[in-house]
Amino acid sequence: MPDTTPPLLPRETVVEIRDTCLCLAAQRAARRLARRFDTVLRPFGLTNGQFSLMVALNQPEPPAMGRLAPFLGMDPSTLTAAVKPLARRGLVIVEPDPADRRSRRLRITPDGVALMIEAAKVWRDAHAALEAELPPGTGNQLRAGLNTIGG
Amino acid sequence: MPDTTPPLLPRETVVEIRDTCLCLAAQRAARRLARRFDTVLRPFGLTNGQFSLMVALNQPEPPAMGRLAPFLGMDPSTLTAAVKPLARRGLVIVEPDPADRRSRRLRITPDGVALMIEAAKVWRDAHAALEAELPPGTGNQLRAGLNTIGG
DNA sequence: GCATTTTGTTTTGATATCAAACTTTATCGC
DNA sequence: GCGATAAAGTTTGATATCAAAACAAAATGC
Repeated sequence: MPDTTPPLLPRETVVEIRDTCLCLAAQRAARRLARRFDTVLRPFGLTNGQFSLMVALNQPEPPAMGRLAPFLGMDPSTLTAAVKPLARRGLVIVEPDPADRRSRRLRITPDGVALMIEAAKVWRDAHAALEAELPPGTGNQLRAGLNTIGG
Repeated sequence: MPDTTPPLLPRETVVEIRDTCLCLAAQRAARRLARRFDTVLRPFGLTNGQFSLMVALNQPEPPAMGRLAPFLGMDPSTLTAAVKPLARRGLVIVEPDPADRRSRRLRITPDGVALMIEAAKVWRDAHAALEAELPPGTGNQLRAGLNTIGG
């Protein structure tokens, strides 16, 4: 009798990808962590990504977009879009660099700082709770591994 | 003289978050890996996420949305949206489960399988190249760490 | 059985993400 | 200086992501 089984990828291939793909594992973990931190930051109206971006702005010299994007591992055009809701709320200000008018610096406002002072407390608790859930040493190992993924 | 310094988060707090936040580290690495695999999969018109989703469909019984979303670590509504471009291209078919008409099963089509056979070859090369760039043992450690991040 | 609750999925509206093409400003070669 | 090239950001169009609300079908309670 003829084979009426629908064609599929070889089972070994499926298992290989499912169990070894670092990209899949990273996306999955990133989604779970994002949801988790989005939840605890929701009272401040911040997403995990907005929180990370705002943290990076706390420098004596407001950093330029071009330096922030690599730090966050994101495309410059993503950063442009990400800034908009924060600027709209008055938490950050985009100002052209007088020394190089192509460049734009992101300055956190006093309102932004005030919000972040409270948000950072919640972050600290949430992060401690997260690490407490992981087997001892896992957090450090995971951090180290993630940081080996270069741009 | 008065303090004209703009207010900022305490430097220790900034460094603490920048250097320890697993969510930030995960988002950053996930973005970099996504771009990398998106690039190699572009000839097939697939993103890394579409590739991972299609891999998961290669089972004798087409899996239901409700089982796929947790596997991918994503919200069910995200999965609904993610399926649309694939269904439009005829790579997958959404079919209601006759035994439970609330449930929808995702079936990969022969066209989808044919595409994935070629894409899997490219994935294998790209993934081997990635692991070769990492210090020995890093890949396994990173995989293990990522998999401890539960839903 | 019928009303209530639960479960599986979709819709809506907002932010997130990238590549490619474009704009503006610096820099380089001469 | 001036023309060509490079660098910094933005826009556009597509997919990705989630929460909240809505929806439909199944299970549960009585």
